[in-house]
Amino acid sequence: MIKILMIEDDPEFAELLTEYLAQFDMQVTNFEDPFLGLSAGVYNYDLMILDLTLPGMDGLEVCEEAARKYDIPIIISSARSDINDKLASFELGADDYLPKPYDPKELHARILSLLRRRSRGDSAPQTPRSDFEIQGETIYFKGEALHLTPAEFEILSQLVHSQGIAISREQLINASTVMSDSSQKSLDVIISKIRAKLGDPKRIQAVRGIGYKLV
Amino acid sequence: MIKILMIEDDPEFAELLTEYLAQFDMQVTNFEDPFLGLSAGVYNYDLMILDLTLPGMDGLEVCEEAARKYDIPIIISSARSDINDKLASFELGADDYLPKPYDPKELHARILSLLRRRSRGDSAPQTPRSDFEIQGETIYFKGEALHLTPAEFEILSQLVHSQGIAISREQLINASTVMSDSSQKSLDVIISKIRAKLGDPKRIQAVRGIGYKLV
DNA sequence: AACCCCATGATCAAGATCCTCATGATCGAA
DNA sequence: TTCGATCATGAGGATCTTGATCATGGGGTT
Repeated sequence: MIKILMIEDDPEFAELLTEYLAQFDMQVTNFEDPFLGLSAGVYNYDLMILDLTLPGMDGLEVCEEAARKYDIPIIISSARSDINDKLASFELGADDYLPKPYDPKELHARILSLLRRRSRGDSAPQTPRSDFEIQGETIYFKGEALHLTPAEFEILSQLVHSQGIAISREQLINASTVMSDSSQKSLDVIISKIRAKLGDPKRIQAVRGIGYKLV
Repeated sequence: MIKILMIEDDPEFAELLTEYLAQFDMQVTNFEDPFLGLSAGVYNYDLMILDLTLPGMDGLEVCEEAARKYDIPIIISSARSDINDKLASFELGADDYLPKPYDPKELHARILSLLRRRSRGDSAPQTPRSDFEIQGETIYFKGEALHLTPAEFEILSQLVHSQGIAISREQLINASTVMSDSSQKSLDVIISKIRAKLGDPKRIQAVRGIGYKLV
């Protein structure tokens, strides 16, 4: 669940976005009053969506304060598309600027992009218990270290990180620094070797026409 | 000095941006051909500006590969303002999307915003662009001088100068004044020695059938 | 449903490439 | 000359690539 702090004085527009984003497991809390918004515990939110045209306080001041005190990612959502507003916003710490009107889909995409960039490598997203563990250069399976070649390590790493979902052959090979990009055949062999070392061939499943999946 | 890798097939537009950004201490290197751009050592750049309408290759593919393999911040700069292009770009790893035409000032502001965000929240310890430095006859690695033999120096020099790009065994040997042109075998040993002195064998990667690459 | 056919995946073996150690050859300096 | 540093060469082992061969799964036809 991603928690979003929105400061937007148009209730209808706020409601529209709230409902749209809700379907992506994003919970939006809107404040029409910027003062209330800033005193609502910014720490508790993952991201801020900020309108610039606000009653009582300039949105840019809100932006500056939120950026400085809380270092929260900020997306400006404004009817003003003037270049100076944009420049000032970025100057004061905004991460993105979306001139109204815009497609909610684009807002969603930009939110994901921003959070992805920010949380790269953050505490591992709640991994349900796995019998795989990666520590530095070695992978442990059921508590025992596996003796893997470089190529095997790179492939299995990716599978472990995306456990349960299929990864394309292309991606598996491209992300490898050891294997040559051209040969699709080698991957079959590497997979075969890993399966043998795991002792349980069924843990790595082929997904026909796509790639492989670790279960 | 911020180094920017640009892939843009309109030379005039590229030139315009290059000159504009130069005044902010940003050095832009443009490639009209996406293949050349991707093989030009993406490691060496801080950020990528990518046009979507390219000859020979879809810009989205470039985006995907660059994001996945190099994790470099990417700003899409495209004449296409279709929402689907935007969504696909963000999906594939882009960090921002700027529809042409736009004010270079806005591009500059967005670049700063992106780099600022990346240099803080991103867990990736902001790695200096290169931890190698060549001064006269000695090479420094992570600030410390390496004690290299003449042959080792010549080989490592070439690799440092083309960091991120593979260099053929042939070229490595031919450019050496110390090693005899006949023996391909010595190179293996020299490389082995350098790796040992670096302390991190993975910095010099063998590119099968080609040569070696420093990362 | 039963059947065939073809694309895809699995496995094996051979060849090529690469890594490292050990040893011999070469060159310059003390 | 003698010694030390460096480069060359070879061997052995590990790893990646490739082709051959067999197994599997899905689609289309009857």
